[in-house]
Formats: sequence, C-alpha cells, structure tokens
Amino acid sequence: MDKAMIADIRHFNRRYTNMIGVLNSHVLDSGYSFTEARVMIEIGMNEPCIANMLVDSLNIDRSYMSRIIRRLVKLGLLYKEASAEDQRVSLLRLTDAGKASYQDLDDRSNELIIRLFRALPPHELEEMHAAMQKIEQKLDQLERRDDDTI
Amino acid sequence: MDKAMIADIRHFNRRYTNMIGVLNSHVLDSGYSFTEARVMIEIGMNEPCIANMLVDSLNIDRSYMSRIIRRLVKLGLLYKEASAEDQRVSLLRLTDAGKASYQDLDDRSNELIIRLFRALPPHELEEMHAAMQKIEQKLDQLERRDDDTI
DNA sequence: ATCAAAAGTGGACATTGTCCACTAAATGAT
DNA sequence: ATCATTTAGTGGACAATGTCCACTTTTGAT
Repeated sequence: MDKAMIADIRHFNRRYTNMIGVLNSHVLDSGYSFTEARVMIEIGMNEPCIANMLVDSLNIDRSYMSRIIRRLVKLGLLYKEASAEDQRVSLLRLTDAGKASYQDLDDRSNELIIRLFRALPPHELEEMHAAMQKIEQKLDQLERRDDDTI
Repeated sequence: MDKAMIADIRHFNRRYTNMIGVLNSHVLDSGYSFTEARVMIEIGMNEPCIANMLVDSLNIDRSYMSRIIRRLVKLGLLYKEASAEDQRVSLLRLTDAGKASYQDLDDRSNELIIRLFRALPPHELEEMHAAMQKIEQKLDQLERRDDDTI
C-alpha cells in the first residue's frame, strides 16, 4: 500500500468522522447522551438485549452500562424481564414510552440523512450509495478473513 | 431518497463509526487523550495554529481548548509564539519533542491502516480507495452547494 | 461439593467537557 | 479620538462521562 493511498484513507476517515460527529450532535438534541442513544438504538433494533451483550457490542464498561440501564429504567424507557434459563441476566426491553422514544430517534436520524444529502441529484446519490456498499463489502471480506486467521 | 437507501447509509455510518472507534482506541495507546491527539494532529498538519481556529475546526469548547493547550505546553510538546499582527493571539507550534511525538502518532496511524487492510488483495484495495474518493467527492459537492445556498 | 468464570452492581474516583464571567486587545462607528 | 462592540483567551465552578475495583449471585465444569 503506497503512502498516497494511506494518506487518502486517513483523510477520508477524518472527514467522515467529522461528518458523523455533526450528525450525532444533532441526534443529541433529543435529550439522550450519545451513549444512551447508542444503547436505546441497539435495544430497539435487537430486542430483547442482555446487558453483557451491549457491553461487548458497544464496547462500554460493565459498571457504566449498569448505570446507564438503571437510568433508562428510571426514565421509564426500559424494563427488565427475568430470564428463565439464566437467573443472572435480565432481558432488556423497551417500554411503550421507550418504543416511542426510539421511534422518534429513528425518525430524526432518517430526517437528518435526508437533509444532509438532499442537495445531491439522484444519480450522484446513487453513486454515493454504491460506494458505501462497496466499502462495506470490503470490510465484510476483512472480517471473514479475520475469522479464518485468528 | 427511499427507505432502503437511508437505512443503508445509516448502516454504513454505524459500521464505519465502529471501525474508526477501534482505530482510535489504538491510537490512544500513545498516551494522548483522543482530543489531545486531534489537537496535536491538527497543529502538526497545519503549523502554526491559532487556538481559536482549532476551536472552530475541531469543535471544542474555548475554555477547554485553553486547558488542553496549557497541558500540551506543560508537557513540552507545544509552545506559544506571540503574533506580530494581533497581540491577542498566540501562534501554536510543535516543539522538537512535539514533532517527534506527532511523527510517532502519524507513524502509528499509518501502521494501523496498513494492518487493518493488509488482508485485502491489491485490486480490492484499489476499489475501496476509489469508493472512498467517490464519497469524498460527493461530500465536496454538498459543501460547495451549502456555500451557495447559505 | 467445590471452584472458576460470568453477569451485574455500587463505591470511589479520574477524565472529559460545559457554562459563565472576566480581561485585554482589536475593530468599527461616529 | 473616543467609545461601544467584537474577538481571543483564561479561570472558576461544575456537570457529564467513563474507569477501576471489590463484591454478590448464579452458572457450569470437574
């Protein structure tokens, strides 16, 4: 891999990091902290969740996660359901209020994407989309190789 | 923009955010906090800097920036040079130690990129690179339009 | 039955980030 | 030239975020 390509990739990473930072800062207008939003989204997309799964998938400290969950429960957005098989874990689910809030978060996120890219003509948009798919495909390949070699 | 495309873009954003998070967590083994590293990189790439420029470009609170700079100065990585034209500002420059440290940061970042993508065959790598360039090009277009319309 | 590992919790603490008020210098209007 | 306004930077006080460690309960393996 030559110098120029590395520089380009890093440039892209910085640029994209900034863009996502802007997006996230808008999402945060919804009253969640960044981490709370991640937790809500993860649970919303993947219900029910187990705290420890979230710890792994979101890379958050165990005890911190415990507090985040406690807070979200106290806010009436989540509840814990006892697991039948393993009494150490609780199954985390969204309450109705939590679902509404998640839906709102989701809507705002969609809206933000639309606003961000609305100025791109359809063809340009499709090219960008294709480029994103291409990159994800490469990341998939990398992960598959990692599975082989580790 | 249809639902599926929005979902794909958001999926890409999440995925890429995670990847960058992993990259960053490795960069942070170098003793800097994430924000300190950003500041060092920005100054290293763009010397001399003015604190207020950094506040804008990195989106960091003024007073927080002031403290970060004070810390980096205390660590012997930065120094302030009085500006001739405007006596309110100082020009921030890397000391020799700062340059060495920046170089180290830079080397590690390059190394990380290489490691991350080393399993991709050259042709795949080139495709990914092209896809990144394509996306940046679209972001450029958006920014140019914003300039027009704002 | 015993023991190591896993899930979760809480205390204590460190780091990181934010808000506000303030000073000093520069800029602009009159 | 003077004075109000804006800009760059600083510090105090504080809030939010994240980390480390010790501990309890439960599970699973031997």
